[in-house]
Amino acid sequence: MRRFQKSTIRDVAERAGVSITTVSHVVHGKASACSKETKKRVEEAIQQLQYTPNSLSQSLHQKGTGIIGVGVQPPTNIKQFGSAFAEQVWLGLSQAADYLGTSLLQFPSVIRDNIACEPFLNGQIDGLILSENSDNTRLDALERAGLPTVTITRSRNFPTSIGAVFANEEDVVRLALDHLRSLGHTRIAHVAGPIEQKQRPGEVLHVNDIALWRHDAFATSMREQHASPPLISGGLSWSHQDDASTLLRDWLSLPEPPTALFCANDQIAQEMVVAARSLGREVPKDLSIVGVDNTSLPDTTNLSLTTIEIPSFDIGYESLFCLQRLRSGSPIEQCRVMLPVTRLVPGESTAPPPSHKK
Amino acid sequence: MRRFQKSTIRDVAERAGVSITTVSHVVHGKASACSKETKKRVEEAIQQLQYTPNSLSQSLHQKGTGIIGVGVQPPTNIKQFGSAFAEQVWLGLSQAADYLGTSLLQFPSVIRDNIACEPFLNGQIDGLILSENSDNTRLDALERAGLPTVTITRSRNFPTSIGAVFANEEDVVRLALDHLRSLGHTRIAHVAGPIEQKQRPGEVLHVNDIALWRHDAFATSMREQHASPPLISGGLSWSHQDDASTLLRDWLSLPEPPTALFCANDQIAQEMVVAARSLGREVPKDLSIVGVDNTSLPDTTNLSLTTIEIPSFDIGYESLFCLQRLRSGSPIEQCRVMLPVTRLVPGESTAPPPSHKK
DNA sequence: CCAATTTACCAAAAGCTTTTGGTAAACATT
DNA sequence: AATGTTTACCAAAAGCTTTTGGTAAATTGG
Repeated sequence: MRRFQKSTIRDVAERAGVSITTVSHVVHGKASACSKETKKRVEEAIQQLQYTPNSLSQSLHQKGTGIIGVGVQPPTNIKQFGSAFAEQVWLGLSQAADYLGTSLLQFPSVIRDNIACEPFLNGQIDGLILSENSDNTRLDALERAGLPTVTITRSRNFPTSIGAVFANEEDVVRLALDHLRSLGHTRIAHVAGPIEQKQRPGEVLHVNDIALWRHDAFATSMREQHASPPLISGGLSWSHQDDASTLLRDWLSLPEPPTALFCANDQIAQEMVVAARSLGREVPKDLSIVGVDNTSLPDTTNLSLTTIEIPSFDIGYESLFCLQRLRSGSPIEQCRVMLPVTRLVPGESTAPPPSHKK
Repeated sequence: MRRFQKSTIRDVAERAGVSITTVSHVVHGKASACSKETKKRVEEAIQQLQYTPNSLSQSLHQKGTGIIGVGVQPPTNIKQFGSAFAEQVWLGLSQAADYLGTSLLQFPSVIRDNIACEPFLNGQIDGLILSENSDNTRLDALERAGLPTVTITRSRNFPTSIGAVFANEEDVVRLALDHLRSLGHTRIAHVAGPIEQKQRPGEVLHVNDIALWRHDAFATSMREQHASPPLISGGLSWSHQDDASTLLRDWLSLPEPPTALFCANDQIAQEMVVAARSLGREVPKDLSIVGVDNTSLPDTTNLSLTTIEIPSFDIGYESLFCLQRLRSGSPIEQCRVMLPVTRLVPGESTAPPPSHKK
């Protein structure tokens, strides 16, 4: 198949018998310096040659491509089932992009994972939206590179000129604990995400800001309630099967075992359900379990989870506006958006504690 | 905020005291003509200035950006609930892109809808994947523009040098009819999508190739079975509430009314469920209904639909490989992929016909 | 020691556009 | 008629890179 040779502005100029400048003027409607006569000739030539300006050249000249890079981890490793979080974020982003008339560029993971080290991006994009799993080293590099960046890291710490959109994790904890307490639970444990720098061989484990924030909020809340035992919490890796039942066995053999678990995400929650069953406990009769995310995970437990819904769509949607503000030079505080979390999705995994007499 | 001035290859050259050419050589590892001494100096300068080549310029020169444009209609108008089809396609695309190391560019609808008329795209993208709702005029224009294009129009007719990935609609019809017949149905009606050029004021209605194909396959199958009444079929708009009950009332008042409906998509199917109920019929007791798409639509009917699952993930996945072949000049037949449809998702909307005695 | 080759590097063109700073002619003003 | 102002257009620079076709010096071979 013969590769079609695009016609350039020069071809048009030649055909119309005018200069390149004039063609450019006609194309961009700078009619000021152009007779009707000439204009018509140029337009005809454009028509005949099917000329359209090369946008690469245009962007090169006028700085800015109208494209925003998106480094949100797409759900690539599971076939039919992606992360509902990423999907909702993407939906929000799409909608905002549609509204603002920007294009969205999604990188393959090869590039995404090196995004700071070697920004191919250079010039290609006007800004970047990056998801949670980008560590601060990377963000620092991006800041130095001068690329306006907004993270949706759902976290609190980031370099000074980087924007951020995240959920209020105190809301999350409050919703979960209020729900459990209103059912009558007092001994509530928290299964956290990776909050310690513990590392198994061959596995890199980041301390996760959100995990830490949730953990802290949980600890504070439990202290305020003078709950006894004050708090239990295990720094479980963000998801790792075999830990679950070991941890749970230890907890359940305590003199005053917890009657409810607040888990850092739905996946951990599901694992705990499995673990509880393997230890002969019934959920929710013997043990109530709350997750976070409202990820519609493939259901391995046959039990709908009580969970806290993170406003992932809104995070995606807001982040683009946030980036817009950042690019237009708004003060950085206006580029940090904390979204309230308001929705607890009731499920079948929570009930009053076993000892609770009505 | 001071806009950071990117350093250029010229800056590096100056700093290292060499020519631009040499810097370019070092950057691209053409070590042939370069002493270790110089190389080190250049590398230091690059390091100090945080230089990275401007990819716009690079692409301008070497033709090809490694970016594929995606004109799949994203689910923009419904907040939390997009079209599951588009989402799955997007997932498939993402995964293929990841595998191939290409980036994906998603346009806002302003651009997407004019994509052929005025291809901004010129140079910006190496190829295009376009979803169903692009008419042939547009495809013709793209073909003329020489942009390698693959449609996932799920259809049969397209310009000669355009690739396509689509589902086998005969499979779809066969699955649906086999299911209904095995339940005992013989009088089956088909509620088609827009197969006639009928148009209400203010509404543009395209004749839809898929709708037509399904319709034809249905007609053929019914004729083969010598079904009486031979076939009934209404050219309903691809989704329009008020038509549904009018149509159904007409059909049910026939001397031999249909006992099952095969609907062109899940949305139509849902409307038919509503219509049936409003006419005092129970689904599936009095009337069985089959949809197509396995769209997880917001459930307005409180009834899980029996439906045919279109392999939307695979359509997305395959389309990128298809485009790859198209770009590398493979014969066009190899850029036309028809995917088999194998999965009927059982639901609560089908049952044996009322007259059927066991 | 001279010629031939290799090495190390560079200037300039090519790639396509937009913008700046013009010129030459036509027209208006006094 | 001389000066000023538009009008209609253009050449060249700028934007950043890669590649081509060199040159000058260093090295090798006879």
